[in-house]
Amino acid sequence: MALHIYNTLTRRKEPFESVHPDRIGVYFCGPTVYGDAHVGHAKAYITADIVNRYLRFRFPDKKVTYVQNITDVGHMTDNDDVSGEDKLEVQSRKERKHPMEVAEYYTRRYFEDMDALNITRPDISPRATGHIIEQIEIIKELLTKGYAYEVNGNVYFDVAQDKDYGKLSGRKAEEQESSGRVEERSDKRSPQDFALWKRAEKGHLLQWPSPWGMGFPGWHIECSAMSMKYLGESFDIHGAGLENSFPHNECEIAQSECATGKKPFVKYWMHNNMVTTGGVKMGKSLGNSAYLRDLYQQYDPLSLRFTILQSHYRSTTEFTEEAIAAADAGYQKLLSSYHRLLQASMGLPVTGLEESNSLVREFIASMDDDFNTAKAIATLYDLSTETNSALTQQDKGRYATLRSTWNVLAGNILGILPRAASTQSDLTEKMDSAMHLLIRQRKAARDRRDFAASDAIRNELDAAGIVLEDTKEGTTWRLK
RNA sequence: GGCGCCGUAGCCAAGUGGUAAGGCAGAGCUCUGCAAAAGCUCCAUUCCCCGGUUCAAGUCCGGGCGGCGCCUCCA
Repeated sequence: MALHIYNTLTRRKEPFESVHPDRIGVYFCGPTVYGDAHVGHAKAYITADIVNRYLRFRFPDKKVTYVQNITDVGHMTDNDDVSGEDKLEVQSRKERKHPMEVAEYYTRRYFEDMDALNITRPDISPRATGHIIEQIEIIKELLTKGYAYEVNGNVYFDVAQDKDYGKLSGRKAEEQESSGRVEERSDKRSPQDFALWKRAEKGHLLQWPSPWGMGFPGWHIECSAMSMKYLGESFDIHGAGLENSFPHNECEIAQSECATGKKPFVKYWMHNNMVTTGGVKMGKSLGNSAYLRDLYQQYDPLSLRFTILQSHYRSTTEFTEEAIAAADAGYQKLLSSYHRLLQASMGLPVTGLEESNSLVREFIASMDDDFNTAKAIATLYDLSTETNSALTQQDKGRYATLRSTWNVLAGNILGILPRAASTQSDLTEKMDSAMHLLIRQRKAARDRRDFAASDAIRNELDAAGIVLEDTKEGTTWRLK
């Protein structure tokens, strides 16, 4: 069995073979930093995180480089032509800050929000504004090769020159309806052409000198410039939200392949589906989207991560209170099993992953099948059952292996184990001995049948967030 | 209008043509001073509907019905 990835380009699952023998390049379209991250960002970047974590696990000998851009030059609120406003500039006016200040502010908050979800940071987080030169170079190349034309300080990609245009989305330019809006005073030769460089109107805060005058880059060109700069002209995986496949990713392919003459620009295209509520897409423009920061007030971020992983990345995720609560209940059950094991196995040596174990094999087979996290999580419940029964039978010989299974599958690959708990810190050990003092006090009370006293200890600890549980082998404690 | 996706139990959800994973909720039992946890058992003769292909279809094909996404910024 080999890792298979569903490739949007071919609309099939294909076995993964890296472009280069010793390295893998992964790029996901990053956020435009003019507002806080919402649930949709969570699904997209958890998907990216799973891809990266799993590739690193599956191909330990290959260097995986993960690049995710930060879009800090605004795109238009309207269409990409004369009308419309730069989103970052709109926000900067609202907040009375320079656009770069706005970008910086939301970039930091973005990383905080992603950190909470236990998303490993990209190896490189290139800023669009830091790569204006690279973008201009590609545009110059496209002009030289006749794939682009300049009109009044604007440069457009000439879609008619690229026979491959449409290969990702299956769209043919002639069949597109002109979106209902009137193309007012367009300089374009054809409505399908898209902007590579735009002339800046006076007062536009973000603008740079170029061979075509003062201006700023078009929407799509940044991703081509930054991905190829760090991953090469032909790399392995490019991901994005489904809604970006057209026009954004389609245009990326066109401009990249025409500029370099190398095909394919990207070998595997991955697109994650949306988060819905009541069956309808959650989106910024629809006003039904939830900011992660607000959600964190109510839910454990890792529990949200778990909720998202319980559906496949190419399926929609139904995000309602009921769905989150149900997922959370199951998640807490897994965690409790893991925590009990951690306590019982304190001090035992770390062992490797037992790769022959049928459960481990099943987990890997699920992940190999286009990152089927929902199916993989099902095997975690088997692991939980196995762990619980080892614990009840005091089968200590199994503890170390079980613990490393949890750490690798649930921890390293799925990233759903709390960080603090995955290492046996000094603090935990000290707390453990303090807890045993209280547990002994309570046992003494119970032995003399003073239940008022014993219940008081349990209740007060419970109020402090510590749960005591009486089992056959004695009383155990865990954090709520 | 064009491109594409989906419809599986009360809810979330996986499903490679071979006889419906998993979780939540619900019911019962064991253990227990009580509680919690854990364990065991039960919980879709059926996968929106109708045809077809096949020894065999939730899975393939055709036609309906219903929902959704993209074609404007959006993860």
